[in-house]
Amino acid sequence: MVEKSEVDKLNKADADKVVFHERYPSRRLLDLIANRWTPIVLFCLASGTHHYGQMHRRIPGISKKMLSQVLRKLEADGIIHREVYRVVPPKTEYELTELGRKVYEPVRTLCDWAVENAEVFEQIERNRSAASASR
Amino acid sequence: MVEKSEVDKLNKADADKVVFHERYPSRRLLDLIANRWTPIVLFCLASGTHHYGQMHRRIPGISKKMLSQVLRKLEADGIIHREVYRVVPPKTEYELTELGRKVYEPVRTLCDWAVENAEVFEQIERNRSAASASR
DNA sequence: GATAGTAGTCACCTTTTGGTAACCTGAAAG
DNA sequence: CTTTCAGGTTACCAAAAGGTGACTACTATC
Repeated sequence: MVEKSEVDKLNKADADKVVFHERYPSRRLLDLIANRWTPIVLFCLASGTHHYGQMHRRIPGISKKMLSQVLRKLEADGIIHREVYRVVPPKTEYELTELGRKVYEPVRTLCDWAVENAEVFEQIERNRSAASASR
Repeated sequence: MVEKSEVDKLNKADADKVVFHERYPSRRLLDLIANRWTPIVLFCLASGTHHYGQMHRRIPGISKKMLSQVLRKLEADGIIHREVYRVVPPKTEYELTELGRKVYEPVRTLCDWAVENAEVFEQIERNRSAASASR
């Protein structure tokens, strides 16, 4: 039996609030991490400090623009720290702050669940094909 | 001390794969649930079978179009079951399938984490204001 | 004959997100 | 004098996501 979650303990109206409303925690977390590159960047930095170019090479398919954009946003949120060394050629280091390591927790949990339950996605893919075939 | 996660146990190259690559579990999970309405719809149905109109009233701000769209997609994925009663006025019931209840797990986990760590978002908000003020 | 109720669809529009390619800095190496 | 390096920025574009309002069908009730 699965243990009762915090959210399930709430009454219906309160549960709706924390999940449905823009300003409540669940939506905020999703607004934060639910996009193409943020979880990947967090994951990358969770394994240690990186330079810009290192990340750009490690993350396949990311454009320089998106990498900058995501890094700047995370910096403004206080999730990563950016250290610029004024040398030539320039050097910049990025690392997770303490807050960043905190935010990384649910990302890692999500990844773990996905890896452990990979068969779920196989099933979904089969269902999807079956549905589109019978349309 | 936080226990070591499945993902962290992998070597760097394998870890990169499961997170960075389109076809690997973590990205698939995000592609599935990381959008404006899917987690909310799952959460709503997790509390029991609903009619279309019930959901439309319970979820503030959702348009009929988006509700239909999300429901149809989840149905095609085999995450929810749609039962139409050909009566007048029409009646349609939606409920999570077993696969759906499985997929709801990480959503609930995410919500739980967010509720338990609400102060993280307060901190982020403060950082963000401070950053935009000093620009 | 008008109105209400449920469960939608359709055409159209706006916003958000993401991608491409060119350009910049400044010193050093060929 | 041109190229190289790191670490970006900028202008421009395309696609996806999401929202709006009108409209449908069918029956029952006012």
